[in-house]
Amino acid sequence: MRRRQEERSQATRAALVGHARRLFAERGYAAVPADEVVAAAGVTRGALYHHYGDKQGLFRAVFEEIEREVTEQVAEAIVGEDDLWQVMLRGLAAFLDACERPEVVRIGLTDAPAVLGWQTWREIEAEHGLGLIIALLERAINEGVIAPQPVPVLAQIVLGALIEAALLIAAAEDRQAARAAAERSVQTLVSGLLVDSAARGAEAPGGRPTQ
Amino acid sequence: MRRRQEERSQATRAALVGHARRLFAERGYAAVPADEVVAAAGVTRGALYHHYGDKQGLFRAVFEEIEREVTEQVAEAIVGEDDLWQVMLRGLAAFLDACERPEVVRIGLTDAPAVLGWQTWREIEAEHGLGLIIALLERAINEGVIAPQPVPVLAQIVLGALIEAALLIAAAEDRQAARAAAERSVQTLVSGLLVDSAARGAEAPGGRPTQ
DNA sequence: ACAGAAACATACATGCGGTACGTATGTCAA
DNA sequence: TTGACATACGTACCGCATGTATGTTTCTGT
Repeated sequence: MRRRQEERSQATRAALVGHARRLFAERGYAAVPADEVVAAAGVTRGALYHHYGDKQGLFRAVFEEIEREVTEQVAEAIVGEDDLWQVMLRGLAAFLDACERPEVVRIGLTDAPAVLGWQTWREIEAEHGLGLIIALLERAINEGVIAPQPVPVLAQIVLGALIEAALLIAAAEDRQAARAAAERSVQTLVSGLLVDSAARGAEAPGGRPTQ
Repeated sequence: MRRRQEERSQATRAALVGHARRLFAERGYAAVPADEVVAAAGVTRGALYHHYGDKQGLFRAVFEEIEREVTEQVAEAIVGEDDLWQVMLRGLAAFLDACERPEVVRIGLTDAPAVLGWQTWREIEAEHGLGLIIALLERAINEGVIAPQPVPVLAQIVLGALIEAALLIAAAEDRQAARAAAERSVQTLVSGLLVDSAARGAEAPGGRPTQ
């Protein structure tokens, strides 16, 4: 029974990931020396390279943690809702809520694709946020709400729109206004996918922009 | 009249940007030492830091050159076309064509936001591709083709979708198939913005997906 | 022709990432 | 319990890359 050593490792990893997350979010991956992370975590470089192989490995762990959190936040927001359009509205809002945290924007949206490479980023994303969107779209097609089409492709493109919306909001001077406008724009865009957008608009009063 | 010196500088800058462009495209900004760029360009670090201040400055120059090329390519493809929906279709196709070149994908779409920071990236983008999209959408609103709404926000989100589509194509095994599917998805998404999508679909036979 | 500036080249300082190696502690089997 | 081994680090060092400071040469205006 190896219990104490396991806990020790976990504690070290948690400290490394936690402080790395904060520092990467504040100044970006490239601008934070590994020395600073390990110093903040109260360990040395040895611990980092033992657990994560290299600096990029640590970043990946941080990214995956953030991905899990965001996806869970979105999943919680849509659970129990039957109406697909409402699910989409709530999911969108929850995602933009999650992206209010600067760490999510800087680490998850800005740095991750460049640091890990787009391919790797996409693979990880497919198991979290992208996977959620794919599931949603497939369900929508099955219910006949949107027209049949290659789901993974559409999902990726929609994710791109979502990410850009979140980045736009994060960089805006007036976050409130930007959030309202961006959320509305995404709603407009996605509502165009519905086979009978007008009907949906009636079902969800105020939910779908009609102006 | 300073003519010879001007030409000399221009030649040096062209060599630096040219080789940097190739190397950055092949292995990414972070993985290419400045030494390698200046060696390929047949100069020394002195020339680089004289003209561009730092390595990031050189990258910025490369990025702006690529942006100009892509935007010009798209602009050429849509000039002379009156029908707005056709303009969008052609612009989309031209953009995806431009993104077939790996340098555009790696430098312009993957590295640039992380290297320059999203804010700076966005400012540069606003004077090129994003600016083009904004102009298009404003014209569309003026003509009553799409509903009035905050254009810069919508443009940015659409750009995000376009970029993700291009990245998806670039990373796909079967580029042909991915290109067809992605282009179609973006068409579907954007066509949802039109106030009377059905009418547009009739005007442009085969152009707008109706399945 | 000469003063100054621009366009580089060279040398150096600094800092960061990765690796090799040492060490202490935990783990399991006999 | 004890010896063999694995795990989890700490330490020291190397190579490399960036940026800067300082020369040196080539132009350019007067």
